[in-house]
Amino acid sequence: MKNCPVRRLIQLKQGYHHGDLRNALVIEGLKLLEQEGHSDFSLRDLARRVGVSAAALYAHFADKGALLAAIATVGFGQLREALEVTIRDEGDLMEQFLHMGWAYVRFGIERPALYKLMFASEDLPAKCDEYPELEAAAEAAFGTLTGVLEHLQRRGLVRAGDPETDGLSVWAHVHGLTSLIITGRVECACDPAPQPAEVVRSSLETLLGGLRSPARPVRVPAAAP
Amino acid sequence: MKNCPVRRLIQLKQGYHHGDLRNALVIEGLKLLEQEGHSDFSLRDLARRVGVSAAALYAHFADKGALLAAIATVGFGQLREALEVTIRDEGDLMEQFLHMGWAYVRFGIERPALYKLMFASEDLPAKCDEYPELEAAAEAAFGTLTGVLEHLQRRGLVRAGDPETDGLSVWAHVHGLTSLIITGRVECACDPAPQPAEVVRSSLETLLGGLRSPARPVRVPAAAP
DNA sequence: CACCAATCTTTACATCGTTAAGTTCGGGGA
DNA sequence: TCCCCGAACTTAACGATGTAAAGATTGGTG
Repeated sequence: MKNCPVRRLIQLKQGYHHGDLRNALVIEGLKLLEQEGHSDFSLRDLARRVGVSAAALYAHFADKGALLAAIATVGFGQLREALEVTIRDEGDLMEQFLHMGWAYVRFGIERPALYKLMFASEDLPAKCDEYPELEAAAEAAFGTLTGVLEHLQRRGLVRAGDPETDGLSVWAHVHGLTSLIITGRVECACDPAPQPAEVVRSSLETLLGGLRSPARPVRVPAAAP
Repeated sequence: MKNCPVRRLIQLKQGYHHGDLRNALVIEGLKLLEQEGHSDFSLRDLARRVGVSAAALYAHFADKGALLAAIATVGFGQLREALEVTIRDEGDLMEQFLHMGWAYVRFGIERPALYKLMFASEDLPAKCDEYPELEAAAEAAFGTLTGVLEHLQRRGLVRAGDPETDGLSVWAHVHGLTSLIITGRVECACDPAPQPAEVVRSSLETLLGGLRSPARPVRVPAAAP
């Protein structure tokens, strides 16, 4: 009778065992992150909200980093969903591409603390190896982006190139726009006016122009000392 | 005889007054940041290195955020220098553009903790207003990027468009590449092999292709609810 | 020469992440 | 059915952190 869904829904505090603490921590952590921001996110505060002692997390997560990694993992999942929603079977494919790009940026604008966390791994070698689920979720979101790109390639709407390489260009571009906007380097993000949509669309159309033109041979610049 | 450069060079501890604590904190802070990373950067450790009590900083900085903002400000200055170094009077202009882009990404690869700090402002409205020097330094670095772009425009090597708009595309692109690489989302950054140079060059050439093609009219997608 | 304001120190406080040891519970084996 | 073992949780404590308050020390100005 463990992990009973009924008990999980009712969520009545029955003294000791919570029943589904791990999920509760992640879900409440998402809320707390959006409210308090990345730097003011504390385990004790989170535990207080869930109604549990601060040390209880350590039965489910190795440390704070593991909790944040789990939160970032569902963040990437939600990002992937936000991108997939824009996929249609009808209509202008190029327009769909622009809409997906705008959906990506909007995800960051609407949930800046979560987005920053997702791209704020402190020491990359540790995170890459320690949290394979994070890596998988991130690659899945990336795959949605490249998937649409491959679709455009098959229809001949953009040049035929390596989907990984050109997909990286797309990802870097939308991620760069998002990051600049939510860190305040682009002023148009201060209010939710349609201005950022214009900026993003214009920038993505520029990138699309490059994806239309044929690829040129790549020469490596001399390695720096 | 205050702020005497000789005393500043000799740096002998004369009991109480340090002489040039503010600069010493920023300079040593840059080193500490690269060694320890962003999350392990502590004021007490920094004060220990400079040979001063932990509370001494508060005579020069309002809080930790102000210190980090000062560090990020010189970081943007050094980034601008790294970009300007690539400017030449002779040679292929497009090639120079690619070299500057690679210099940008290399800056982030070589000093990831500093670069992350520069683009990690926690709450944008506060930072934008509180630290005008930071804003100015960031815009100066951005201006170097757009300056080269304007040069390309005057020579007719790219389309004639709004330098601010197209400059943002360039900045977003190189920043996105840098960010993805140093957060471990692009695997090629694990070792300092010439691979990232190839990736970056290829991606920037794609963007250049878009900057060559004529701009299309911008239509704003319907605002989401 | 005396004083003032800036600079720096000591001390203290609340909070944080994390560990250690003890408590409570659920469920599988007898 | 009961018992008991391991997982899930608690309380208590530790060291470290950012920061405020109060006092000591200085260099330059009157």
